[in-house]
Amino acid sequence: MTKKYSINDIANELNISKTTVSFILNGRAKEKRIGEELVARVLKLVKEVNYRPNPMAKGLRTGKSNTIGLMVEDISNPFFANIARLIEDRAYEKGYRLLYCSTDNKTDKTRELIGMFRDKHVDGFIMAPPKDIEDDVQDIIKSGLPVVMFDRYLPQIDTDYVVVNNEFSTYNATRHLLQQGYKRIAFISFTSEQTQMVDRMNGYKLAMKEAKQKAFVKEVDFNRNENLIVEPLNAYLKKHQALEAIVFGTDHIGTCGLKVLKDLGLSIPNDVAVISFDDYDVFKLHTPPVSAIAQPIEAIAESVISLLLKKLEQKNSEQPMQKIILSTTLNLRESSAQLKEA
Amino acid sequence: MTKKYSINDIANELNISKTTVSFILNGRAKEKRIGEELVARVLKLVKEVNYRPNPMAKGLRTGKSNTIGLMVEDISNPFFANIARLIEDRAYEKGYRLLYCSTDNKTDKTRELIGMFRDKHVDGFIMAPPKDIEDDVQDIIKSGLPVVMFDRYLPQIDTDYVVVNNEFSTYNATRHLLQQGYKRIAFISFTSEQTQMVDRMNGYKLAMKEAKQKAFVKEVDFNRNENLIVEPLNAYLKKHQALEAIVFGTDHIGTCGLKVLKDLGLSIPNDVAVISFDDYDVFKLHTPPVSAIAQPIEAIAESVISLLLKKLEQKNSEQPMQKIILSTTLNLRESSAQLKEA
DNA sequence: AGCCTTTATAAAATCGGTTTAGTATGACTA
DNA sequence: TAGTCATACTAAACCGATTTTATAAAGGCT
Repeated sequence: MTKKYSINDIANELNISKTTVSFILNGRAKEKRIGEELVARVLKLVKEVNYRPNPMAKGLRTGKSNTIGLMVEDISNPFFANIARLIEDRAYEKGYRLLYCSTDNKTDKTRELIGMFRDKHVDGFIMAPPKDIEDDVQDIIKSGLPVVMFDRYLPQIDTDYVVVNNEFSTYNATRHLLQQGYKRIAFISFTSEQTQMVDRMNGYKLAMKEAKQKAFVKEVDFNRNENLIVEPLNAYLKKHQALEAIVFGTDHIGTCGLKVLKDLGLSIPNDVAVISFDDYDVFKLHTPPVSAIAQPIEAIAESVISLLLKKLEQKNSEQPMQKIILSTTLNLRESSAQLKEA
Repeated sequence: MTKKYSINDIANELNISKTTVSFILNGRAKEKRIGEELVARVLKLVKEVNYRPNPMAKGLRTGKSNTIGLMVEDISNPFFANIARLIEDRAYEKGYRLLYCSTDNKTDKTRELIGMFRDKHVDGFIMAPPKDIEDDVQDIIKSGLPVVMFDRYLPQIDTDYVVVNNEFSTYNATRHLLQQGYKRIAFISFTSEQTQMVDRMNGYKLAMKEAKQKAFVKEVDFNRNENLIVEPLNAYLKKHQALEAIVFGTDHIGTCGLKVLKDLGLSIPNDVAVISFDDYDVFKLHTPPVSAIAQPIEAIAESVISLLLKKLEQKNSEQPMQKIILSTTLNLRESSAQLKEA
């Protein structure tokens, strides 16, 4: 472990100017008409001593950090964790590092985090934005930094985003339940004004309206403490014993819901049928297996990072914003099987 | 959104030197005997224009980045995602950002990532190290950067780490199964030479040896493609139909195992009892609920970040390395209920 | 009065790069 | 033969902070 080489060390060792070294290392040798022989000598030494430019010095001069800020709602949520992982892989390939953080969907926290990321001079943002953050995002965009949103978007902001067809997804799931013979169907979700949540609720309502059925909507406030989710759910389900089916708005509330159903001794789908948004192991392995609306996680991550990289790589050329809407898959399992006539 | 202020702007606006501003902002006003009135004026302007020092310039000069490198095996794994989240919260509180990455347990990839982190001048490392990375870690430590490991450690390296009592945990779980009347108990895990995995296997073997029972060990190579885990498991279980119980070495192999058992139509615990390492929703919600060895995730994260922050904050004073071993909890559920005599 | 301190602040060097503006040399042109 | 141009580099400025070194002014002492 010899001490670190700087560009000056390289230049001195070869008795040339650091300017030349810099040009060579930045692929501007041709443009600057630097002799091939010299280029070779520099490259050789650089490799030999494993010289790596100091990113801070570079960043200070160029204003670029080769870092992407990834703001998710909660990195411990499997949906976000999986997306983060896929984005990470692609970003690393392209030489970008990820600075990440969990916003908890809190506007103030997000605002502060945006400030920190800007301080750190991230080159671009990927975010699942909380509400009321429009102005801050607008500022970022105005200052020339690309922003790609996912999972949800801000209708008042014109930017790139990648979401799924939430409304159709719950519409479709609800219709499926209706076709299976269920009538008293509830939609249970977290309280939220965000696009993805509003859309999911609307899809449900649309299907119920079409079928001329009364809508049963229950919204629960999100909380890190699971008990504060389970309890109101429990109370609600006890009070509405006549419910025949439930559509859950997210994997998390779905998981909590399953716990409650288990506690209440309700059998699925005989007592109550279930479909949840998001699909993962808990639902597949559940007895009976739970029908779920699967988001195309790989495609979402791929689209998000592609959009951002495109913006980063051709910063000058005015590229139009893109809004990408991907389709979900309704994975039907036993939990939404045909209603047995009483 | 006015343009960014630099320390020079502040200095010029007040007609003072930027040196003075720097001293004031770094709390060295007293030491440098700077007048209280001037301090107040500087602070006022700083607050007014919301001046924030450029971390790159600061980092370039000081060599510190206020960034912690977090290297986990796979951020999409719930165990690591949860720990990452808890660490993140505490690090942010203290003004540190997190640069993170997934190593996939690959030595080469990890080596490269360490290089990237060092380039970025992270102030410290938190890692779940893969095998054969001893030399690289030793280099980090020699260069004066603190390293805290968790989940596993490298016996040849003297550093801080936080792990759980793996050996006792599986020993205890296996003994429980033995006490419940099971005899032909298998230990199924991922192929690994890492301490945590070796210890888990040893705990199982110890219990079986004590009970004078033959050990059944099956190791599967890890793969991101789940099918490549499920298939060999399936084959193994078909071949060893006489098994009465299984201890799974990790949540992931446990989850895959449950899928296989389901596919094979084996009922739990009648056909085969199950206990898995790690505890999370899949196991709690499973029918029947699956017994699991729960790791104290909060305590692990808390210990890890505390150790690191302590090292970061008192870098000069030689602090001894600390090895922290936390206890797991064996959550007994139906899946390991008393063996019914045939 | 002259010299030494102390006080309060500022100038300049530095970190390690990138970028702008030159410069020395030889070939070619008028 | 002097001027222009291309070639192959380099010196110096710059990014925005921290840190070392310097200095003007005031006070104390003999």
